[in-house]
Amino acid sequence: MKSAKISEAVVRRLPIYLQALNELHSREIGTVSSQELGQRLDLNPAQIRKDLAYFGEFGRKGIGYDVIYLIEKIRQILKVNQTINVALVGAGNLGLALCNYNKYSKDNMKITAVFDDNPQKIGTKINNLLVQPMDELVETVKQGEIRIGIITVPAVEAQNVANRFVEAGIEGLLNFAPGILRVPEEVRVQNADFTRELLSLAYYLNQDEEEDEDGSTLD
Amino acid sequence: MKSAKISEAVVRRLPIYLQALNELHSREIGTVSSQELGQRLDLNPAQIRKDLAYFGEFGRKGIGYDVIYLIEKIRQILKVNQTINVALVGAGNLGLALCNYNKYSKDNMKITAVFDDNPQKIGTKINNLLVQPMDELVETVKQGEIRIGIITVPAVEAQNVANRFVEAGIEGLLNFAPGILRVPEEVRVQNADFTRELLSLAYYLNQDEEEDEDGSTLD
DNA sequence: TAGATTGTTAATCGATTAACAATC
DNA sequence: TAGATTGTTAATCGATTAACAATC
Repeated sequence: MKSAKISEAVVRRLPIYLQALNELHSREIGTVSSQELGQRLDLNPAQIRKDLAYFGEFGRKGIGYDVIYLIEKIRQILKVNQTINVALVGAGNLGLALCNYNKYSKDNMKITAVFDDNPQKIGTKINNLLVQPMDELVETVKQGEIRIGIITVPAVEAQNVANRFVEAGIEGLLNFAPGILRVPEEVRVQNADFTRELLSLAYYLNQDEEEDEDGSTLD
Repeated sequence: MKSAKISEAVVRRLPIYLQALNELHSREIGTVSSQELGQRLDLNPAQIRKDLAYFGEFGRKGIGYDVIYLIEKIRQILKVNQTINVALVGAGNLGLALCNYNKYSKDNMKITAVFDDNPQKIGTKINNLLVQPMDELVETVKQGEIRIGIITVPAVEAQNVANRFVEAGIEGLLNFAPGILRVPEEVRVQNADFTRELLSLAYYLNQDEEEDEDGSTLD
């Protein structure tokens, strides 16, 4: 079992379910139906049930899903029930923000190493983590069982950093720099380039008052 | 024309095309075919042609697309050929990072106002921008013709900030806080919650060496 | 028992890709 | 003219949604 390939769309929804469930849990709600969850997330209940069913039977007919149990199951599926070590390259403002966030995170992904190529930054501390020079990346990643790399350097340096990570045997990369990263296909790259988000957001802005001969534009 | 509803998938790809074209332009490449572009972006050439064809006929048969012309056209489609004013709430590290990025951005989205509720931060300057108190948000957004809001506050405050923006008549929101934002449907919300990205990245990690009775796991 | 809700199959819908006439 | 490549239609593929038997 678990053999069928799970689509990316499904995987992208799992963290959303997890967030919603965590919130329900914090409000001491013990059980939730796919309908309630769907309402809250603007998703079709059938879709939620189907997504979950790819991984097992987690609900009870006539009742719904036990919140705590489902949280645990999704955490297993996403592999965040175990500790996952993460390295960050680029100790700028963005890097700092991520490190800080990390401190409060309730899941088990931990930034355990930070790198930068700026001599001014090397040796300084961010949340008890020493900023290390790039030279030490490969060694540290291997030794520290670091499986995910976060790239928060300027666009021109991103590919170089990615190459180092690949050399170190990284399994996944979260890339905040604009542009395409070229990596071997066994390395998963997730893009978090907010300029893209901002540009597509602009598309949905109301059309500016251009000379619009007749008023009947949209449906 | 331009009446057919464009799918979100298409809109999400336009910024990617734009990035690639900008890079081609910086390398002084004047013409590109859908095939070349597709290779570079790991996309099907037919898809690229079809995406562009929703908006007009931008290419030349037998030749390809003029890079400069296509950049201009996509910028028009995304409405980033005009200046778009943006407000940011949350002058933390993440907010700082975005303001800094803004400085170097080549497209016409400009952060023109920054807000925070921390008295320590109010009145300080970020890149020549005064950090304003939240009280002034509605007024400033209206007066300053600000159309997009960026939210970089902790999760618990995000909805409140969103409400203020809606009150001020914002058209789009880029939300970096985890969780779902409730807004009227005419306001577009784009999520940039990196915790989601990180969680889905974890899904694609190699399965840990769990007791795996028989070796034959994946196909 | 009656009502609720799951897991799952079948139907629908939409997005991607292939194919090709038009044409540079 | 021959080769390349667009714009677009038709075919394919995959994802979402509806429907319902099973069952709590």
